[in-house]
Amino acid sequence: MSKQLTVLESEVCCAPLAAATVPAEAAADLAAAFKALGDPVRLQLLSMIASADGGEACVCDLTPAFDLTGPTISHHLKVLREAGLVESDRRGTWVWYRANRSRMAALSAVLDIATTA
Amino acid sequence: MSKQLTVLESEVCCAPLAAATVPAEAAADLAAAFKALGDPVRLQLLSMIASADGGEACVCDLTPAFDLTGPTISHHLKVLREAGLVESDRRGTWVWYRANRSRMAALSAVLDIATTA
DNA sequence: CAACATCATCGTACATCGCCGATGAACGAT
DNA sequence: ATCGTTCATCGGCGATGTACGATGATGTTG
Repeated sequence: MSKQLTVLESEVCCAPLAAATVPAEAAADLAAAFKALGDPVRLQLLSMIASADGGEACVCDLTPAFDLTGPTISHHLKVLREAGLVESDRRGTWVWYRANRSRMAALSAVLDIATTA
Repeated sequence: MSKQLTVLESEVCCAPLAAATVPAEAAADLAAAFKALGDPVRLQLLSMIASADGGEACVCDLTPAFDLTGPTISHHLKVLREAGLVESDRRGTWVWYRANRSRMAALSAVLDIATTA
């Protein structure tokens, strides 16, 4: 059932269109990163980390900036870490976070490509 | 209960840090857009739309590119529309979609700023 | 006008996400 | 060596998101 059209297959309404500008595999990876950015808290966290002095920020500075508990901030940082957007680095008592610039640039490039094309 | 610290408030571990690189209001708006991109299907949809000939694509080309039903594709397009990433335009029988370049550029800029800073 | 096609919306299961409290591991200080 | 602090992980509940089928609004065609 639901047989294919026999005729009127060509020029139904428009051009065929490549249908694979961004491959499915790449899309899954990129979407995971964008999804991590799809939360105001995480966006601000990444912004604070990336713009911090030396490109590093410790959790003791990040946590009090929000009305959220420690575990929740830790959870958001974990999401950013698993998305490859930040990297953790334990240095003594505190844990320091730094942004993954190349990954952020890759995401930016995706939007630029679509914009330019 | 849970009283504030009296001393050891200054220079606990590091610099104060601006804490407001991206304002909360702007973060909410941007996060909504990034959230819309946080799905492989939507990412490919936007990519197909933005790279289509003339910057426009009709649903009749978008739907068959996925193993999803029509209503589901329509739902994803609605998410992209509400995020301000695309605009719909009914032209006769078919509905055409085109990408919102300025909005995409704005998102790209956010990642660039964080990268440059 | 009537029949058809296209696309969006509505209502509904299933999965995932966001948040917290409690617990556990790592480290410095006494 | 023991204690206090810092931060991550675990377990749970409520809210949100994804997917489908069915239905409705809009526009074309016989």
